[in-house]
Amino acid sequence: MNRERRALTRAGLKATAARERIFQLLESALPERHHLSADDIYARLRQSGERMGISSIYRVLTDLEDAGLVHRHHFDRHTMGRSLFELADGAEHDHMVCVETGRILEFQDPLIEARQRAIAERHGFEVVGRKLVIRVRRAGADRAP
Amino acid sequence: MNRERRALTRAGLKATAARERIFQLLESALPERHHLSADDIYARLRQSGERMGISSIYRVLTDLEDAGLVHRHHFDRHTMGRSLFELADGAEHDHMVCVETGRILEFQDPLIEARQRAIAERHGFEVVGRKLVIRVRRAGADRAP
DNA sequence: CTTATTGCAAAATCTTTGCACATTG
DNA sequence: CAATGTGCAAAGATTTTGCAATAAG
Repeated sequence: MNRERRALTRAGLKATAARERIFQLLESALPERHHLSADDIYARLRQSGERMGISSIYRVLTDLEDAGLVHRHHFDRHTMGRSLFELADGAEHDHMVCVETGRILEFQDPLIEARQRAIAERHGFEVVGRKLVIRVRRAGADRAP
Repeated sequence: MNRERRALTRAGLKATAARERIFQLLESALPERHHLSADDIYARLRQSGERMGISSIYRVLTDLEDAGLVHRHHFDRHTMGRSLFELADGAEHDHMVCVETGRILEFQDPLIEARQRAIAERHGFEVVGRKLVIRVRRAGADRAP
C-alpha cells in the first residue's frame, strides 16, 4: 500500500482512486507552484489523459481538507474568488504574496506561531489553524500608479 | 462637508451619495458585527427604505478597497465564497475566528507585526498589507465529532 | 453486500459587465 | 459641460447538489 493510500486511511478516509490521484498531484506539484485550484487539477488530469468530474474534485478536496490533509486558501485579488489548495504535509507555514506579480512565497516563524497561541489562550481559545498572508511588494518599488 | 465625504475626497474619490452611504453603514456597524458582505449592505439599505443596486455596492466596495478605506476578507468555511468588508480606520488588526460558532474576534499585536515586517524585508520586500486569521475553538472543547 | 463515492448535468452563489441614464466637480 | 458613477438585467465564474451508477471495505 502506497504512501497516499496510507495517509488517506490513517485520516479515516476510504482510499479511493480519485483521492489517491489528487493527493499525488498535490504532492508532485512543483515547489514554485504547488497551490492548485480545483480547475488546475482538472486540467492536469486531462492533460495526462485522465478524466474526473470537476464536482468530484471539489468533493475530494473538501474531504481532504476536513481530514486535515489539505489547506484551502483565498489569497488575494490575484486569485480572488477562487480557492487554492495545497498539501498540509510537514510544518505549518505562512505565505507572502507579492501584490505586483502574484508570486507566492512561504515562510515559517516559530515566534509568530507561539505568539498566536498565546493570544488565543488569552481569550480562552485554542488554536485550530492559522492563516497568515502578508501582502508585499519589492522593496523600493515606486508607489505611484 | 462631513467626515465621510472628506475621507472620500482625501482618498481621491468623488464623494457620491452611494459611497458616502456605504461608508456610513460600515462606520456605524456594531462592533460585534462590523464585517459586512455586499448583501448585508444591500439588505440594510432596503431595511431603511433606501435602494441601491447590488452591482453598485460591489463597485463602491471595490473602489473603497482600492483607495485603502476598506479591507476585504475571506475568512473561513463560515463565510466561504463570500467577501466581508470592514472599514480600514485606525490601526490594522488581525482576526480570530471560532470554527464552531463563526464568531470573529479582533486583536492587535505589535510583536507579530514587527516580525512580519522583518520577514518581508529579509526577502527583499516591503509590507503592503497583512491578513492573519487564527482559527480557534473554545479551549477544552471536545475534539471528538 | 452495504455504504460511501463518483459523474453528469443542472442549480446556486457571489461577483462582474454592458449600456443608457444620472450625478459630480 | 465633461467625466464618473449608478441601475438594471444579463453574463461569468466558481462551487455545490440531486440522483443513478460504481467502487471500496
